[in-house]
Amino acid sequence: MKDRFYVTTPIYYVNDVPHLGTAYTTVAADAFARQRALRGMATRFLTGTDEHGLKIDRSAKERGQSPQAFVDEISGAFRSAWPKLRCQPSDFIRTTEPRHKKFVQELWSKCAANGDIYQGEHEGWYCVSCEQFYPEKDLAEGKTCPTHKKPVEWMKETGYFFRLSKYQDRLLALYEQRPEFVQPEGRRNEVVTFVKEGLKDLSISRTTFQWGVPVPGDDKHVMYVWFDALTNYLSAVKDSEHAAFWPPNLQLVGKDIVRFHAIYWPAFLMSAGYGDDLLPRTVFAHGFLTINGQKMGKSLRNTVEPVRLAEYFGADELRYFLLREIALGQDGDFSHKKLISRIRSDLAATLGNLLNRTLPFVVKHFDTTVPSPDASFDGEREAHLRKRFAELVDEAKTAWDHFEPHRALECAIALAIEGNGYFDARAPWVLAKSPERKAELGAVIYNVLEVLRACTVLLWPALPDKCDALRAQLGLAALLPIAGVDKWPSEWGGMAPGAKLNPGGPLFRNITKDDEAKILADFGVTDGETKVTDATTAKAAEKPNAHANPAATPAAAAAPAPVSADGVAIIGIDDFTKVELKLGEVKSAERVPKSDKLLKLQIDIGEAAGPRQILAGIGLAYKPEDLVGKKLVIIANLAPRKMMGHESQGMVLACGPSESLSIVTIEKDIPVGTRVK
RNA sequence: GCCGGUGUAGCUCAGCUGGUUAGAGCAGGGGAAUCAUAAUCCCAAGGUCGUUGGUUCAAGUCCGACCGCCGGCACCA
Repeated sequence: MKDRFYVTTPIYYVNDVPHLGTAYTTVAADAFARQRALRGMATRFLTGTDEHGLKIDRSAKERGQSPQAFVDEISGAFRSAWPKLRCQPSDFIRTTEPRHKKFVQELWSKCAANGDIYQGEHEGWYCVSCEQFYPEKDLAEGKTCPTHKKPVEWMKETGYFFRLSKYQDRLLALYEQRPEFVQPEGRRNEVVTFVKEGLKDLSISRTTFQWGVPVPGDDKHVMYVWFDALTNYLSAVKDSEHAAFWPPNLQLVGKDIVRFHAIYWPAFLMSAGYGDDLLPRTVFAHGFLTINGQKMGKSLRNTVEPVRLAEYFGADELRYFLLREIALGQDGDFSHKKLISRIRSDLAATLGNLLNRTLPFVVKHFDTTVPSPDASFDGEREAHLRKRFAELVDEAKTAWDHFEPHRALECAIALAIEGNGYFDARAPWVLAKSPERKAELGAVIYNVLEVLRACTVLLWPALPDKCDALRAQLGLAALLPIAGVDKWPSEWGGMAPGAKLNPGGPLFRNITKDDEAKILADFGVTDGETKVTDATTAKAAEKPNAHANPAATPAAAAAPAPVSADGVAIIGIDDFTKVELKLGEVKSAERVPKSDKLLKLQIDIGEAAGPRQILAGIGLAYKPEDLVGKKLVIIANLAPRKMMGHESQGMVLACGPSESLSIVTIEKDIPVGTRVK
């Protein structure tokens, strides 16, 4: 197992084209695959597309296409995008492929055979037009569908449920025994907390649409997205000649979908009979990207369309930036300025220049061949260089092992900086003036070439083409990982004296200040800020991973247990009179800190004890100062309740969507404290 | 409100199990060099290590409280 490495990205939901967020995940996965391959591991890198669900079905219809034609097109856009970023997945799986569907059904049957799938009733608010259930909080004004504005109905539907609750203890044991299972640590803690709070069974089928994998033996139902989608990691290898790659060593996911990968996914596998040693090794959650400091809304995404960036700046340059600038697992910011700065200082000035200043000596004094090393010229400088070489090569390796590409790449550039320092200290241009010192010159140049050689390996996971181009100039073959052969530089002295070099042009474009201004203008960036006309709409958090089906947000996917909820029951007058509604007047109002909606109101309802403190979630529609003096209707006999640390002694009546709701008031002047009935 | 994280030079961040003058990169300042895409190298400067108590011979590093920011959960009756 140690010699194999299987890395996955989420499969991307085809309701959107590839953007920088998906590119980030894919590039990172590709870099890990390349790095492990260089170390001699047999590697497998899987990505693909998630193609089922109501939303796809509907999008296809809107475009007058069959769902299959629609997903073929978008999936193709993903498949063709990755090579443009020099990503080389070893497989690309689509959930609409027979190999996948067959496998999901098998997995389902195994879970069912183990008694973990049962039929139950799923009920909730249902929009006939959408053919979809909505959680209560997503409903628009007056219990209507958020898209159609038509009244929703309380519906019951028979569906299948997965006995997630059964796996709570086993999951907790897994997190306990294998702390590396969810990373970074912060995410792990969140997962553990979530599971400890109790797991509800999961609704895993739908009859409201057909575009999905049919439930075995009951094809009125299709599987709900997460059961279908998560299984891709398994179906891509299990029944193939690559079965030995199971389980995945690294599953890269965005932080928004950790829960599905760290809780539901292992539970499905456990249910299907997979032992702990056959569960994924590590689910690693990376952070989100902002664009020039702003959340990645759709309009912002367009300005950083990854293929365009790659074509403009170079795929390798973009990859390097994403991996070097941002700590995997932390949120990061993409900005054109920072990208340019990285290219300029790390790549062109440090690495490119080291090559560029070395080659003329090789050409002029050594007939464009590698000069001979000569230990007799070794001094303090050389000792230092060797020491740093060994340290940095080792640190870089460790960093990759710890899922820290940014540190690994920092080490690689640090080695190039050491090379430049050594170059200056030994001043080959001075040595070159004395013909009798030619052997010493050769020894110095050899050492520099050796540093460059090591750099091409250390940087290859991020910069495959550039490193191969650099190697070509050094007269070295392009790197070709071979299983069982560790090519990570461990030994000093890989350059062969006498070998021919092939000096070429500069590897990296030098971006001057003038160029920079022009580039920023091309991309519509001013003062480091992308122009956004609709910055407020961009506020809606966009997720870098398209995997999360909007219809499968945590609230929806963690469906209510199949027990009855409150429907719209008929009540008698006596039930109504239990509710004491009173007219009140707002005496003062203030926002509750850290809450968007909650206002703390002091409301006079004619009680001798003075005004009541009541909290109301109306802060989006009303400013506190506008409420003072207003009369409104409250429920006076509601049990007091604490919200966000403040006690509420009643409830304010209001209706409408939260941004524009209206409080319930009266139209004649009636004294406060009067009962409303 | 509960839980977790975090707050270190202008910016982005390192600082492991507490121990000499708190580090790096970038930006800015000075200098050297001139092999190289005006790229490189060196030097100096720059920090009350969020605030405040405490433990200790010794704390950025441990403990308490508070403040700020971020995240998860809950809540929005």
